[in-house]
Amino acid sequence: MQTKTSPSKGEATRAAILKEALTLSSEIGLESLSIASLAKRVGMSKSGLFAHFMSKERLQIGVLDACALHFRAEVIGPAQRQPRGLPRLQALFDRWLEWERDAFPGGCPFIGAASEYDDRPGLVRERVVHHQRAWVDALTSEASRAISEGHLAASTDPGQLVFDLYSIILAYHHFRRLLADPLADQRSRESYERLICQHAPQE
Amino acid sequence: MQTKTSPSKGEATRAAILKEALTLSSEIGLESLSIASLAKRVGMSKSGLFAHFMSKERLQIGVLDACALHFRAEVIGPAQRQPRGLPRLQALFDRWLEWERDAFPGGCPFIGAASEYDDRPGLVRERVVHHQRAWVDALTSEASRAISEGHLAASTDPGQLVFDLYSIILAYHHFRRLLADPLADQRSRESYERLICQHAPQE
DNA sequence: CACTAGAACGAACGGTCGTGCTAGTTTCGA
DNA sequence: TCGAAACTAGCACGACCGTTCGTTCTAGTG
Repeated sequence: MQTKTSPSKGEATRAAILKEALTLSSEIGLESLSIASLAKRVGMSKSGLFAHFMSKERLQIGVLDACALHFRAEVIGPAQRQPRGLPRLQALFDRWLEWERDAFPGGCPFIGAASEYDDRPGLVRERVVHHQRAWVDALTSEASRAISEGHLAASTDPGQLVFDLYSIILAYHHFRRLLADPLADQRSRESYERLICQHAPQE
Repeated sequence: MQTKTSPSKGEATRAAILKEALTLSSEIGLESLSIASLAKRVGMSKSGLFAHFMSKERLQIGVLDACALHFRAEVIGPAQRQPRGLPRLQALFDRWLEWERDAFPGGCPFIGAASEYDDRPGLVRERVVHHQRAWVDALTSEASRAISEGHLAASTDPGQLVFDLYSIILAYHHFRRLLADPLADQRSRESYERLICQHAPQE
């Protein structure tokens, strides 16, 4: 007998494939991810691996979805334990920065995919956009909550705040991964601190 | 007769190739840039084009150098006409943002290359890093000048300021190109305004 | 025991990649 | 104007790509 909690062998290997694919694509990008090299890493044949996805495009989409799932578990989930408003927003940002630093050897696959697919129409791009929008929306609604709770100034534009938060993460990625700047971490946190201070409610 | 101002035919076609390569690589990335497709766009044969560079790696480096040259002409050069310090720093940022928006159909190739090569060792990566560092250094020295001139508060950390400026550009790229956010432009400018205000010298 | 379905395999397809080699044409200084 | 150098095309190569196909192995069912 097989239940949803004890997945079939097929689902198990599919999960193993995706795990390796996440690592690999974080380093070389979703587009450069080749089925042959991935199969070698997983220790199975090209065709055996291929049968789990039926097309490269669907493999790429599978990677994105797995990444989003992982992101929810590592970033969004833990932050839910904080009270709504600024504390939760702060937890989301902290976890996000940690995620960017530790989750994958090549940095978050979504950031790579974002610039890889910003001019490449297709299902993969649409999936990237979908997940990114969901994340932006989640941040925005939490920022709005922080404002309505009075944790942040009423004059704060939540969309603008999310733009600024996002920009810190992107710069962190850029300075740390490309330029190997050892100060990237503290620079990001300082930017964050000043950003929040700036929107503190006037007493 | 041929002088440096009237380049030989070879240099002319090389320039034409690089121009097309810049456009193409801004859309699909430096790594996906293929010699065959580029040759077709330029209207010459694969091998004829290949002879100008002798390797794909050198073609990619040529593209990066051409891009940097163009950047200097479009961004750095015009800003030199502003007085040193904050006015010039402001001009650099303005031009930079315009560059990011208008210079290429797929956005600045350097931003794409940055995430494409952050985990791909080799000469191309080194060249990307070299140009990026030069640009960061240029911004930093201008920020320092703005501080020593008294245009910005003495407490300002120029490295931190450049980190923050860079983050705005990256977020602009992300929100505009991937998410097609029509507000990206004004969001960027607002972030910039607030950043500078924050570092205004106390009178 | 025979039968079935899922999973993985190896070989091969057509195509594209970057890269050499060779032969022909064009360019340009002497 | 002539000859050398620079330039370009054509062709072929080995490697790798995503994909398809038929086969084999395994586990579970009646």
